[in-house]
Amino acid sequence: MGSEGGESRSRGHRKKERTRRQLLAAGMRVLAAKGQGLTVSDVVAEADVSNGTFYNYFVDRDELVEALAEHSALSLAAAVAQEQIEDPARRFAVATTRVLEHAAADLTWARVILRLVGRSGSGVDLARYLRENLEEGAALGRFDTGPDDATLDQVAGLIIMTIRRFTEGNAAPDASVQAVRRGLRALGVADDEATRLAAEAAAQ
Amino acid sequence: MGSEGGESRSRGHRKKERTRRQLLAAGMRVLAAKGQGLTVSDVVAEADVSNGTFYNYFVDRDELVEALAEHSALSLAAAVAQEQIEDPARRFAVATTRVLEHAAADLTWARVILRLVGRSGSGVDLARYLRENLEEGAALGRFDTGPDDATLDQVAGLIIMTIRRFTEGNAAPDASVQAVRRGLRALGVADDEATRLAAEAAAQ
DNA sequence: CTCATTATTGACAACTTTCCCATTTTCTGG
DNA sequence: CCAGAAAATGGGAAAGTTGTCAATAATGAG
Repeated sequence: MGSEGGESRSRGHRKKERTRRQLLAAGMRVLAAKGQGLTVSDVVAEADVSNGTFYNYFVDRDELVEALAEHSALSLAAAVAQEQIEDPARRFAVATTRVLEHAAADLTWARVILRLVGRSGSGVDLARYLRENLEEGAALGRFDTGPDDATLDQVAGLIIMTIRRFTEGNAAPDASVQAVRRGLRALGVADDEATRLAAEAAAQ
Repeated sequence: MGSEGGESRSRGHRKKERTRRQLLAAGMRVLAAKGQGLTVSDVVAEADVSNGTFYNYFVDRDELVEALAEHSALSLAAAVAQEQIEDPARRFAVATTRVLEHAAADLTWARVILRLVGRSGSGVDLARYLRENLEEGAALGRFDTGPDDATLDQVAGLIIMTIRRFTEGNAAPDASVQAVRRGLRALGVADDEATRLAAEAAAQ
């Protein structure tokens, strides 16, 4: 997760971390083709390595899926970070809108994210961006609540459940906007401003 | 899922649904003994039916686990319903507290509930209790918001994420109380009253 | 070139899930 | 109440997956 392979060649002969990239790339292709029902057999065939090799890089099948989801979620977060949005409330609105729209557009991705919830140890980095955002918003007095566990849970839970609604096919047309508005409200942003920010973020 | 055996004898005599009960009962015993790592082989051996028979009743292993979790969650909900608590706000506080305390005390159960989130079609009946409660609270003017999707998601999400914190072992000692307080606040209950109700429910 | 280290392999055992067919159960019309 | 048809169920073998392991190959430092 956190430790990318950069320093691993400190002494040993780890040139073959290329295999990991092969597996991830193959995993991406198989996931696109077969959805959440991908098998290790598929991936190793696509990556042209043997079965046992897979388990040198991932403890089990789910860890690959998790890595793929995390990669794609992080690039989403990075894209928002690059926009240099000053106001934490607006940044929250934009980032959340992006995530929800991405989920709505790619249900396979949405299902993978949901499975991450039921998996131990994962999702840590995903919540990090949210937490940082809340910290900054609280520091600037933009939100009326600190980044305590309960606030984080409330907002993250709302996002998760909205994504779930997409996968179940029973999301209202304005589900994303409503969720963003609710999220802002939970953080202490006034109702009219929350409504405005949510609408703006959706309009981009 | 939703259709328990009740109406099946309305017309036809489906007596062989007894096998399903055998499997569920066996599943319950195996789950208690081996935790989430139960295998279909274990269950069919315990239920004394053959391997293939299992798949006449459940599409896969997870569906059995899901059915077991749902059953136990519903009995929790039914227990609260029997207490005839008048005030919807107080009923919400008690029910939510029960669920969270149960999750904290039985991490295997908690993990299974979390896995339900990532599974399609599940959790419908669980959300029903919550929805009914919110409907009544809104009708009585006890909550300031109707039982719309976003409200439901916000509250359900908070509960889910709090359960997740238990399984991850990083829940604050007062996580349950805080979650209940937050839930009530999200429904429009005033802060001081939410705090009081949450504390009362925890004290029982 | 040699050798310790590390990656890769393929076989395997344990499971899961599918398949097909014999039996049993349910339904229907005399 | 009774055939006999239609549908559901049970059984067990076959097919497919997962994760492990001992053996083998590849790699790069010295």
